[in-house]
Amino acid sequence: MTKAITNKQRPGSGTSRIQTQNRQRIITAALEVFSTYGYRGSTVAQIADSASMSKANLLYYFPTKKEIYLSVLEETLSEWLQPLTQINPEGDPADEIWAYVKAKLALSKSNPKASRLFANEVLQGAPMIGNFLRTELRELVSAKCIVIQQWIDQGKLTTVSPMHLIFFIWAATQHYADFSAQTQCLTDDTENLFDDAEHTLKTLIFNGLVPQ
Amino acid sequence: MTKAITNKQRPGSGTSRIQTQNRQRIITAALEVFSTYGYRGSTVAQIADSASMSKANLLYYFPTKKEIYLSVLEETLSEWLQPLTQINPEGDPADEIWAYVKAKLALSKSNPKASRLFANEVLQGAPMIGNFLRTELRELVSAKCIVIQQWIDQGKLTTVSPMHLIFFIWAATQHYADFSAQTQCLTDDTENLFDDAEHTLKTLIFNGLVPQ
Amino acid sequence: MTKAITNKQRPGSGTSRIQTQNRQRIITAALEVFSTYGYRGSTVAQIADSASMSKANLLYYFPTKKEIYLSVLEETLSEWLQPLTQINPEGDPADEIWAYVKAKLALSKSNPKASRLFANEVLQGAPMIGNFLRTELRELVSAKCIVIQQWIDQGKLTTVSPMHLIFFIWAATQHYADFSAQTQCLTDDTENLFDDAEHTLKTLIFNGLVPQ
Amino acid sequence: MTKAITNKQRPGSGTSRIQTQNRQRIITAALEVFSTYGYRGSTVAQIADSASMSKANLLYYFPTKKEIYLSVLEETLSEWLQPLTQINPEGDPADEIWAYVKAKLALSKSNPKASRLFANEVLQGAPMIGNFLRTELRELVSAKCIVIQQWIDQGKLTTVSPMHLIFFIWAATQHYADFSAQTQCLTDDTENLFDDAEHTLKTLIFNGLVPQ
DNA sequence: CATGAATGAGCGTTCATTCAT
DNA sequence: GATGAATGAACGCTCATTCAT
Repeated sequence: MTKAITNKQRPGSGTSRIQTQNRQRIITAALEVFSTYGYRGSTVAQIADSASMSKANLLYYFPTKKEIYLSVLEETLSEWLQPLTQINPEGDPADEIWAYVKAKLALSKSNPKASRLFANEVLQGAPMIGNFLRTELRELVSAKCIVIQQWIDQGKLTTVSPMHLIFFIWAATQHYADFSAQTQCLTDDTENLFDDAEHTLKTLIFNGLVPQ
Repeated sequence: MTKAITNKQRPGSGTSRIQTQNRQRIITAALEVFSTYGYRGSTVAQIADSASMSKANLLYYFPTKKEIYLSVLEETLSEWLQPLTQINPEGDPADEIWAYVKAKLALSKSNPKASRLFANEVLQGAPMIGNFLRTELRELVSAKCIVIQQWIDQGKLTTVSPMHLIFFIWAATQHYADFSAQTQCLTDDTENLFDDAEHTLKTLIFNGLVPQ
Repeated sequence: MTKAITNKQRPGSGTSRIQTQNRQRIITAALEVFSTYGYRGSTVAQIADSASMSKANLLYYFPTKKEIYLSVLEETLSEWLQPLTQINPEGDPADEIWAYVKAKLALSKSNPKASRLFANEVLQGAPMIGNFLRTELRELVSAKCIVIQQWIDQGKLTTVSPMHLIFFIWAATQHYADFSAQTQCLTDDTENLFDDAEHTLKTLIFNGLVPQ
Repeated sequence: MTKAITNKQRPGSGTSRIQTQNRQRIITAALEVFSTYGYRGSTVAQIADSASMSKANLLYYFPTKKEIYLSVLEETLSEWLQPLTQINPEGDPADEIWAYVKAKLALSKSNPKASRLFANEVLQGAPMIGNFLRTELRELVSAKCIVIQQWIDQGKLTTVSPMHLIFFIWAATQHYADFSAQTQCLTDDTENLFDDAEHTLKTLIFNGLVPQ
């Protein structure tokens, strides 16, 4: 009310060693928690606990729960999208796509929490990254769809919808991160889970299911 | 079926018409809410509002939030798994599998909330249906894996891991329900979304991506 | 975020007996607390305690601290301004003004908390009622200033600024409510405080301080 | 003087120039903040910001919020009461009293924050300066009341209660500082506000309202 | 059956104060 | 002297649940 009351007491813009450390500690803990419970289902206390830090101290670094969430999303997004940017229009189509699938699978294995973080966000309607999806991601994906379409036009790939091909790859690879609770319950050989998945994916995508 | 979840007797005698009606109204509202926000992110008040009912009355029918959640899960699970049970060992393998894919895609289109409900639950570690996954679902899936393996052994299908084939189909079809917030942002032709998806899926699964 | 989450569970618009009672109980307690500590210095817990009610129940009747505050202000304002509206242009000027002074003094005695509530609000910059002051109060006061000016023009009152005369009366009468902590410390005869004040005020206003 | 408030020794030896400077900086900032929001409504962070100083450093000079508050009160009180001490028993009664009124009005104009500081404190029951009011201020006021009473006894002033005359002067003059938020809203000619007030006050106090 | 009223526990956030450097 | 970092206690408010009618 009335004029704004200026009383924020936050870390300065200079980034000291301890500050960078703690911010990273928080981001890591927050990824852990948010990826499991989603934004609304997570509590600041959980994150603070997970970071072995008091709530008050955590909020000294990030003023609100929302800011933590956005920071985690931002931190994770670039890593998560990196493989897509790597698709090389000059490369061999099959090689490029297969490299993409493998990279996404590897990411699902190495950083499943990042996948779950986005899964939760998108599942709940993408309230925070909706705008990003509509602008930056859309541009990136569109560009790659054009590349794929050119490959198809050159007869190097079977005629499919490039967009749905991408959806398809996302779904198939991220599934192992997002729904690992389920795959773990249904699979015996969890040791070789990702290898088996990779092998099966290769067959399906490149050979199809029915012997020719 | 799927009794592993609530372990409750269906109310036998003493279940009036209005009771059944109201329980259904609650289940519907709860599916709406839980599928969007997940268990912890949803509130009883939201569900009560969505069911045009007072919180107190809602809790007369289901004593706790957890009970509502479990009931929705149970109610929805059987519908969601039904297509899988329909795979006919006596049928033509390609036809059977394609019928399954189509049925799952149709369900994703007609009842995306059910898909999101499970997605949320599993994404968050399947805290409630973990036991169900480990027992009933596992049995069902194992049985179908055996069928598929037989088809492979008979040379009617390319050699793939049946389990991963199923994961693959789940991922590819449910993706359009679970992540519709994203697909909507990236697609122009949302009208024909599911038709395009179906067509692309068919090509990929049965022809593969590279022209032979 | 995203679409508004509707989950308010508030008393209906129908005003039951218990509801009216409790609202009144809260308003009374809130006047007590706000008049002493001001808006920012008061806590919901204090008000709840003062109303012998749990915080949660209090917030069942008034959704926010601000709403309570505004309700108390509104409830109190009309009573507080009532004497001013009573000044009768047709009456005898001295009688009318003296009646006003007496009424304000009586109100200071009977309801000092109301006076302190406004005093705190205005002292802190009138963040909530600033708009009211600039519009409704200004109109009311302007109208009365015109009346007083006419009396002056008719030679029935000494030439003074009507506006400042009103400020003067407000100050002198409300002082006994607003600063009673001080007057109590400095006065022995607190019994006859208001009578003495009235007598002195009458002399000062109508006779002046220096014997003629 | 006014030692009843903090009961602290002025730092003797060991008080560097920078210390004194910073203490003053803090006092100034604290007056700014406390006078607007009152004790409980003000925060240490606000004061630190206003003093362009870190909270920790501020609390190096004054160990607690309460100490700051008491120091501001003490610092300000003497200035605020100074005019009253100036009333000269040997002078002409009307002149002396009018000089007092003018001095108080001038102070209201030049240092309204001091007035608001006390207003907030007294309004909230004088929790900190209650003792001072009951002892030192009471003595000072009593002495002046005796003087005024003598003037009355000598027939130099109309018979009024000296104490209430003083209250009256306090109220009328401090009103323009304490409730400036209101006077600003109701007055057009804010330029000449204090001149108009002074003129009206002079008329009222010395001539009375009704033409003789 | 149905609901308005009530609450303890917990939520995200702020605050006065302390500590280490 | 000065400050960034840290925290327990409390704040305004929400939530799942209970109670009385």
